[in-house]
Amino acid sequence: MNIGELGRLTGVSTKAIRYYEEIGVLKTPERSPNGYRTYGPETVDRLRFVKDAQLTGLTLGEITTILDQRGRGESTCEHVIGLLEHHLLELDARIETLEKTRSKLRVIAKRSRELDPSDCVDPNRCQMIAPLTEFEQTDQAALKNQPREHAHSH
Amino acid sequence: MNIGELGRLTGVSTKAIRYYEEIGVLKTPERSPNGYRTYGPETVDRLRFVKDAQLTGLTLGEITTILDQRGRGESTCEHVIGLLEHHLLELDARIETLEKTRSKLRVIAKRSRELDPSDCVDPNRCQMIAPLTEFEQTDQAALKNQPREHAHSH
DNA sequence: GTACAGGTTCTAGTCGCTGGAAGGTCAAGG
DNA sequence: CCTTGACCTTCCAGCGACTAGAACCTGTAC
Repeated sequence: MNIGELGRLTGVSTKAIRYYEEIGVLKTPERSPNGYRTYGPETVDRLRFVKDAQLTGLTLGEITTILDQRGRGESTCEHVIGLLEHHLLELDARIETLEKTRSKLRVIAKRSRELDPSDCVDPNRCQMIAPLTEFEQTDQAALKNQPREHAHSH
Repeated sequence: MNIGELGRLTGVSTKAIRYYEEIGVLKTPERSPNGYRTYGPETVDRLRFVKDAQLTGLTLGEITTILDQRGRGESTCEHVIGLLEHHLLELDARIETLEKTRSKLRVIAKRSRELDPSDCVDPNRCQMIAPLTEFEQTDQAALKNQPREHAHSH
């Protein structure tokens, strides 16, 4: 199977597949005489697993550690349970801060529709966007400690 | 005022300040004879505004467009209202998908504690991480269209 | 031949920074 | 005068998970 078919079967772009190879998520595949990558059907499983694991919040680095351990025939169960629980905690924290941000943003958006544009004069700020004094102090440390979310947007 | 003091007053690192200058969020400052950047007090306002705007979910690019328009004396109100409402919609969508992910992850984590490690044999996957057949089909398009979240962690 | 769909490699960009190297500047203290 | 230390300068690399594009090769159909 060539890279294109593998991509079609798994829903992963060929660019991404080559990238996974580069960072060690996928092993370097055989090449046919013309230099094309050729994959066996087990790679479909592996790639699908990578996708599943990503959807549960694991990073490609973590996924690689799991796959490497399994490849060496070691048990990964404790390791994986640890990762999952860690991600659950992170997810909880993240949702909470996002919800806080949302309620602040709602107040700001509402207030902004009531402001008079002619009051907006400072060239270094916009009156709509200002800290909410009616809200408790923004916990910046919490807001800033959010784990990264990457954009796979098209 | 030098860059260090500006950073202390605003809580923004000197690295970040230089980066903001590079990408046009801050204008190129005056330099004292020794080459140090020197800032007037209005820059404190501007930087604080940048922070506030970031906390409402605006990107540095969007913040720059606001500041540029204001600098040209134009009204930014409609523009900003549009940005804010757009971010509110995004935030809603994001929280929703994160909550879905969380419930799935919870089920997976729970299930993983009941599995027998000796059943885990495939070198290309880990039995704990698998699509949840008991859940509705994962909406990958929705999950993949999440905007980026960056980590400024400590 | 020539179009077209595959494949290959490489570089660069995304976002919002952080870290580090390698050095210049300035004031205080020995 | 020299050193220490805090500050400042520049530039380069890296994070994560890719995507976009250039420039080129391969294979099949017409």
